Amino acid sequence: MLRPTSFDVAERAGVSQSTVSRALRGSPGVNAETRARVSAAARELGYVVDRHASSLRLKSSETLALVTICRPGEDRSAINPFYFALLGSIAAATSARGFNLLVSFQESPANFRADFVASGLADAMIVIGTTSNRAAWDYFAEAQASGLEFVCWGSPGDPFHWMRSDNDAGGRIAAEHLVATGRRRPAFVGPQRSPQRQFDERRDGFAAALAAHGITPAIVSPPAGADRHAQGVAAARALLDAHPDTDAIFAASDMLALGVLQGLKDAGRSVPGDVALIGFDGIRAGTLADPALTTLEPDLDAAGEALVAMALEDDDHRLGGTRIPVRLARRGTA
Amino acid sequence: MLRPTSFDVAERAGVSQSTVSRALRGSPGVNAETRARVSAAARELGYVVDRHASSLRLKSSETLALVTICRPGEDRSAINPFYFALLGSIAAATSARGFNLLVSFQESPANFRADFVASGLADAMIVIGTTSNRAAWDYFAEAQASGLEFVCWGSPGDPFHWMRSDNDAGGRIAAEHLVATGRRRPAFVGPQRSPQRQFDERRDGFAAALAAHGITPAIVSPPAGADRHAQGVAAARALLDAHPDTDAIFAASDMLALGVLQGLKDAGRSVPGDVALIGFDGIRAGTLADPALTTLEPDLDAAGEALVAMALEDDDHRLGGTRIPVRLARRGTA
DNA sequence: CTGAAAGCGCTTACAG
DNA sequence: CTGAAAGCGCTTACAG
Repeated sequence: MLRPTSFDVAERAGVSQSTVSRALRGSPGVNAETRARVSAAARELGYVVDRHASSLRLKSSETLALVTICRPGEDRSAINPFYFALLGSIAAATSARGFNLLVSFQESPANFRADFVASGLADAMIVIGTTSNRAAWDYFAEAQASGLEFVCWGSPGDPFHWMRSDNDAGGRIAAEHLVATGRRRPAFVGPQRSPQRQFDERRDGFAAALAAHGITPAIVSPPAGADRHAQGVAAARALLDAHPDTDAIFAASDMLALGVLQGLKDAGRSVPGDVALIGFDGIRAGTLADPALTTLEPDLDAAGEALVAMALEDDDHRLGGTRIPVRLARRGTA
Repeated sequence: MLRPTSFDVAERAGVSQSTVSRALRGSPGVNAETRARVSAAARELGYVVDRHASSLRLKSSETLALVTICRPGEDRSAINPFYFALLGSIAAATSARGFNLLVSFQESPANFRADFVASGLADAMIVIGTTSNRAAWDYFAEAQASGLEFVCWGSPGDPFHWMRSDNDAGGRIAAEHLVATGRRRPAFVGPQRSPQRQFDERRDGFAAALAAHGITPAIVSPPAGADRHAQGVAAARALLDAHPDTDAIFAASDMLALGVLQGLKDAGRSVPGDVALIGFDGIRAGTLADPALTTLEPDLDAAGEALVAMALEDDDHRLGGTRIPVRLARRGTA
């Protein structure tokens, strides 16, 4: 027998197929002795409920779909590690609910897909990943306009239901920490007016807190570059050219910050001696840098949990706009 | 109408439901004009084939399950980035076949699961992740013994169908490079007789190539530690105590190597000036280290493709034991 | 507490 | 080339 069915279990246990189904689902009103006999028969046969039949009947697949948008042409191993970490925390929150997780990396029209819920494969969908892939987000905007629901991380655009870090608070914390440690000529490095509004939020929180101290930060938008790290290297150079006396940098993300760190070293500046540096995201690679990167770390467990809760249990998206708390992970660079 | 079915499409197109199914599946022998009418009706209704009904009927789900074993109690963001990168390449190979990917991170008996194929959810299963979680691998060994098939990365134990890097060649390449660049007192840092035989293979290739030059490397097994990085820091210390004149280190993995790099710096050794260092895996964080880590880099695309091919298309596992080629990524440390 | 039966939405052999 | 019908393996309302 290739794959036993509930009829096979029924025969072995000497009951009807409907009783097998009830017993195995834990339905109330099944005699304890009967239930035990059915369980034993199922175990002996190596029977596992067919999820397709079950899902078809129940009209629910207990599965969450997670789409990660990649940069076009990007090597999969070059995906920003923040998204891998977020994927991990989403997986944990999904598994805690007994749900399965369907994962899809998408980068070009050839593999854009938003029909996981429409096909019944998943009960809800989450979209994360780079906002730099305009074609992908246009595709998902259109999908949403045509009635396909999903929830996303960050703020890739206006029509979406999103959730993101408390970026404003993060910017303020960075500012206060730098001022408290004696820095007076701080700069912000990050994309300006990016569709990913997170970056502007971080800058604005930073600038607002500095303003209370009578300080105006230099603002540097990273030049175009292959990835955030390369952009950071170039941004450090540009910043030091324009403001050689900079004594502190708040970078809009860790990958950017790690590039800035490299650029500072290349320029002969010591960190944190000459220049203090703070990133944002809390990626693992930051702890391996030399010195280890001081950063604003969102509570990733909370992020995964909140995203999954919003996707799966929050039909009217009341959780929309929830701010995930961030904390200063003080390490070597500031 | 909540979710349209093929009957709704049939009504709109003025054909029978069976014709809708044939037209949409691209079955031969459907009138071109009919097919076009059906497609139009489906589009207008936003109809998408129900995958559960389809899979139930076809007895195939076009889905691959990927299990990643984690260290017990490990934060998801602390998972060795090599496995995230491998996950990415497996996702690419899966998606290239038009298959879905079901992802499951497992760490403790509470969430061990190997029944993805048995429940019909997936057509095949791949297992990757740390070999340090003995309970998990015992669980999967038992699953395999009871008839659940899967394919894994590395060599977590004997009963498994596996695929791994050409570790022996990698060890030899490391040795030849170090000798060619003038190093004469090399050491190997890595777990000895680990269930993950990869490590011993790397060491043996390394030692064999050195032997041809009349050199015997020092061998250091990293002390127990929270993770590979911490183990690397401690191993560097232990190695320098026992062999202060060491001028080159080949570490069994990049995370270990990054710890060793930290340990060397802590001890005041310059890299690569005093000590050259080579890792294994090609993780992204290595490129961010200072100096950037020289490493043996497996061809990840080939690894993902071969694993997926073996899981999905190689029923008798003739691909078992395939060696994924590695190349020396020469960066700053050697 | 248990069984017979309907039905979830498809695919395809069979008939025409 | 197209339609009517069986059947994939479940879950549960209905009857007893």
